[in-house]
Amino acid sequence: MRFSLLYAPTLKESPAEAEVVSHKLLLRAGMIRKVAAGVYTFLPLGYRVIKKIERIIREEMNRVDAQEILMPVIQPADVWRKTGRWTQYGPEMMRFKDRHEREFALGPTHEELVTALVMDELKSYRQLPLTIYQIQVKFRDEIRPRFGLMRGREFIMKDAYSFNASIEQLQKSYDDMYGAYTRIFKRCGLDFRAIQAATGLIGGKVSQEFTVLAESGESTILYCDSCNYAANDEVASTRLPEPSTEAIKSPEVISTPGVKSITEVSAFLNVPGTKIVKTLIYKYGAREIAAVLIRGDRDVNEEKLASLLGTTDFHLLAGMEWEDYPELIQGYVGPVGLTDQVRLIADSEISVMRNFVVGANKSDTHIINVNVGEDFQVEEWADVKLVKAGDKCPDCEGTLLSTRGIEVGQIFQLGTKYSEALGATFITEDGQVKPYIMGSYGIGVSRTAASSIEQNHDENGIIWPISVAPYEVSIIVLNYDRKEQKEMGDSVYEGLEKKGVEVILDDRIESAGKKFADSDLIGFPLQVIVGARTIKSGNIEVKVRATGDRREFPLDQAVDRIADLVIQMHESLKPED
RNA sequence: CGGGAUGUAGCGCAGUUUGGUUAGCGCGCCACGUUCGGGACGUGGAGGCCGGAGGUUCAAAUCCUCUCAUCCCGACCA
Repeated sequence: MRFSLLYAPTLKESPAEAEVVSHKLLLRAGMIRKVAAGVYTFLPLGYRVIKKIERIIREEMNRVDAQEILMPVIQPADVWRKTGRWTQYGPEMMRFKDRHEREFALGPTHEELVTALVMDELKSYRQLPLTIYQIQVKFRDEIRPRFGLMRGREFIMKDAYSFNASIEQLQKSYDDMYGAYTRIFKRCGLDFRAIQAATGLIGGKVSQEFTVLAESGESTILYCDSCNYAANDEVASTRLPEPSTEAIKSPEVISTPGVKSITEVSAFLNVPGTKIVKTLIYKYGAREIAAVLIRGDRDVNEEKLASLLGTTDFHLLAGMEWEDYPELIQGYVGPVGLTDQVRLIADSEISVMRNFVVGANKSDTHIINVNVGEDFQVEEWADVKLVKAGDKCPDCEGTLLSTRGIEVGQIFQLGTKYSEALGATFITEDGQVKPYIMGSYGIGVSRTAASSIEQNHDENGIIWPISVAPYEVSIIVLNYDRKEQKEMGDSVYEGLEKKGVEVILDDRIESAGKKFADSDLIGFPLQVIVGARTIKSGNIEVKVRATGDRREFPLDQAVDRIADLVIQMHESLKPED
């Protein structure tokens, strides 16, 4: 491709709307343009990157015998009603009616549709397992799209679904996907980790996220400093401290006028937060109330609480709502003598504490030296705490550290949630009728492109790994209007094209600086420079974008050497088998 | 949806507080000339319903009302 013909409007300054580096650089490098909030057009260079990523995904999916299909963007309400998600999904699902007043949605995901698709044909265990996938546009009407491609409303996603006859078979499909994902992200040149993840609305039990490590990421990841434990903070757990060996003391009621918050209690009674138990009142479902006990210095992890309560419809009791529960005294609620109208949930960590402070369910009063089993009973223990850096690793003696990450893929063992809801069954070897056991596996394709930039850039622009770069080589002819340079540039260009190298020939009549700057900005992995100096020396200069290394090749070998370099760079991204 | 902010040329911005000729600047764009290995220089040009609608006024980018859009922080999420 000749740069003079390429539609790649580069920008010297980044548009004010862009905040994160990937968004800025995608705009500046002429790869995307915004159409509406969270909705973008991919320009030729940007779309080539997307296609590169898609191709890697296809190759790895096909490698584990997943089969590609293409489902529609729009989906009828019907199939969503059967699984209950038509009401569950909320306003994030963009809904509309056709001219006959039939209800549809833009597909935010395709579990329902794909299950409905196969249930008519997959009738026997002999036909299982089956894994199918598609690369399709998804639409989620995000409350707040942001960060360019990182959180768009319309985005490109690869989604795969496995249909299995047994847990063992599901595990195999899941493991295959795990392997494929590992290869995919390795091939894309990303620094990533597979971590334990929350399952959220999709359902299911076992799930892992593939997360690209980057400071601009939206998830917080906790990982162990000595073993390979790594988890999203939504699900991260921690090893409980050793049980306290203090002798049990008798509880004592203490007047604490105006002292409500943990900070105040801690200062007033001169005890650390770790010796206080706070009682948080949550309202959930229609009108049910839960009291959550947690160590004073901790925060509740609302993801964990959601799966415990079985709903995301809950919130801390707030403002006027307190008036509906006169027996609960705001700021002084505690487990001792708590009304049994309230569901009491205790974080597991409370079980190792002794002689702690709690609210007394009476204004301006706390109780000290309280103990579980002595002064109140707990029937429901759970892990509802937000784990943070410095906590102990749940798997070993190590300590957890935290970092930020961008979730680019997630794999789930769904189980039978969708197959049961839709009545999607098969006949087992011994004649029983059973719902498929399913897995679901997603990759955010456009987000993967953005996260690659988050991880690979410098002050001059993007540094694409060669596997996803829009072109592998750019040839910068400094003075294309001079015959010798034009001829030399053309011949290298043609030579490389003949060898199958993806190459851009910068034949524009522009200043040298502009051409270098554009090439750096767009992030072509290799720059071949043809100028007066080249003509004089008979050597062609090649710059490696990532490292800035410059090499010189004699003119007659240039094409071969450059092509070799390209191959070499690809090799370095190959996963080991 | 709550909080904050912004809409002026393709991009980045000034002008709005205190209403007053033809609405400016930088980059980019076009023409010519000079330059020619890291976003060159000179000269000349083109390009604006000042987000939209309504109002106040002799007069509105500037004041008022409504509206639309975009961005940031939060609740939601690949």
